[in-house]
Amino acid sequence: MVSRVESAAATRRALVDAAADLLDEGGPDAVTLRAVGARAGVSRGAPYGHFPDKEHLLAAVAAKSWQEVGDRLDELIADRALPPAVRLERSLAGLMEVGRRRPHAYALMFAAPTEEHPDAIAAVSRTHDQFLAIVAEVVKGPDRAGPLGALLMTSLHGIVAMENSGQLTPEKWHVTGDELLRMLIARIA
Amino acid sequence: MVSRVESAAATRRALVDAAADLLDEGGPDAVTLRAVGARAGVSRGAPYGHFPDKEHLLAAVAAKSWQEVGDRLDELIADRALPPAVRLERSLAGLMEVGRRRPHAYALMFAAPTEEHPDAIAAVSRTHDQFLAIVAEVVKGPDRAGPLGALLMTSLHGIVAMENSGQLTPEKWHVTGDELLRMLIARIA
DNA sequence: CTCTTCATGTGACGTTGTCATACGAACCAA
DNA sequence: TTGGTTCGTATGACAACGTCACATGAAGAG
Repeated sequence: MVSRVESAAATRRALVDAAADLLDEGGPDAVTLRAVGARAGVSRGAPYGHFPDKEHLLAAVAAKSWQEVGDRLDELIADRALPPAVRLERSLAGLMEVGRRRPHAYALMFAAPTEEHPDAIAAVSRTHDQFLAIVAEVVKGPDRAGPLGALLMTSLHGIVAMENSGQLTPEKWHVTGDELLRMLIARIA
Repeated sequence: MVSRVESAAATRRALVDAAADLLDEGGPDAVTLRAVGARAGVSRGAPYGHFPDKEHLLAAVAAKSWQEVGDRLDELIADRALPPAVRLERSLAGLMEVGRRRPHAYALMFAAPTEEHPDAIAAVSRTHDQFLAIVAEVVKGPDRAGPLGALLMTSLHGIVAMENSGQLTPEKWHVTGDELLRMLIARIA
């Protein structure tokens, strides 16, 4: 019924899911290898059969999170009835929504892939390429898509990051993150 | 010569400096209470005479880093011969320079002040007020300074953050962080 | 000079990441 | 079926860490 490799793959998936859930629920400090193993139904040492160390497990969580974003972007791209400007707006809003719903996972996604984490790097690169394609449809010049896309992506990330860190308060700046996103699109795109 | 309170204040300063140095040199993992105490010339338990826990020590490091940025902004503001636009440009470039020269400290400055860290919150608030004052001199409408300043600050932070995380590569986006900063000023301010 | 205060030093405890080792079930060859 | 191999998993152990309880010793007050 379940072969050995299937069981191992399922365990690996369960470990990544458990780590992601613990991260969402309790923040980075809650992601303990012992807790991850317990939630995945295995022991504390089991992760070492799938990941060299904790950092690689977290990289797998980041890769999974990026893949989910990429899948949503794929849906946006596949919907040919959508005007390019709407696609761009929804792609930005979608990423912002992830930053608000899963702030810890979002921070992990934008953290530095310090060592060699091919899966995470590939997932990030794919999503960036998708976003660049969406931007390229709005601004007709392909050579302008790169810089404009970078400005949009970095600015959006700054808005979400400062919002999540509590440094973007409406009392101080007289503006909300949503309004900043609208300003960004109006002035940049 | 050295009273007891002076010695205690010096020790506290030495602890914060040691933590900042260790953070700059070896990243967050290098900031151990034992290592901080050793570099400050005291034992591993000494920090608990000045800070309730490690988080408060790191908050003091963040506060000190923000104060240094604020002092540089004060110099910019005091130089009345500087055109407002140049002041704004230099304030943004100065913060970007900190993000590049001290990436770990920069990340700590923009991390969430999770609990009550009055010193850190005050230092952040002061710097934001200074930046808002600089922006207000460029855009004459005081009610526009808030949103515009927020857009500039968040976007700059996004550029620096993605640059430091290695996700803003010129190969992918066909643009550098410096060019993005110039685009930002040209299109926003 | 005595007593108090308080920063500091030290031992100890629980937790964590990680490694070495042992176990056991799934696979393969006969 | 039978025997041996592979490999994911479980467990014991260790060093390092944050933190606490307690001891120490010198500075300041009377």
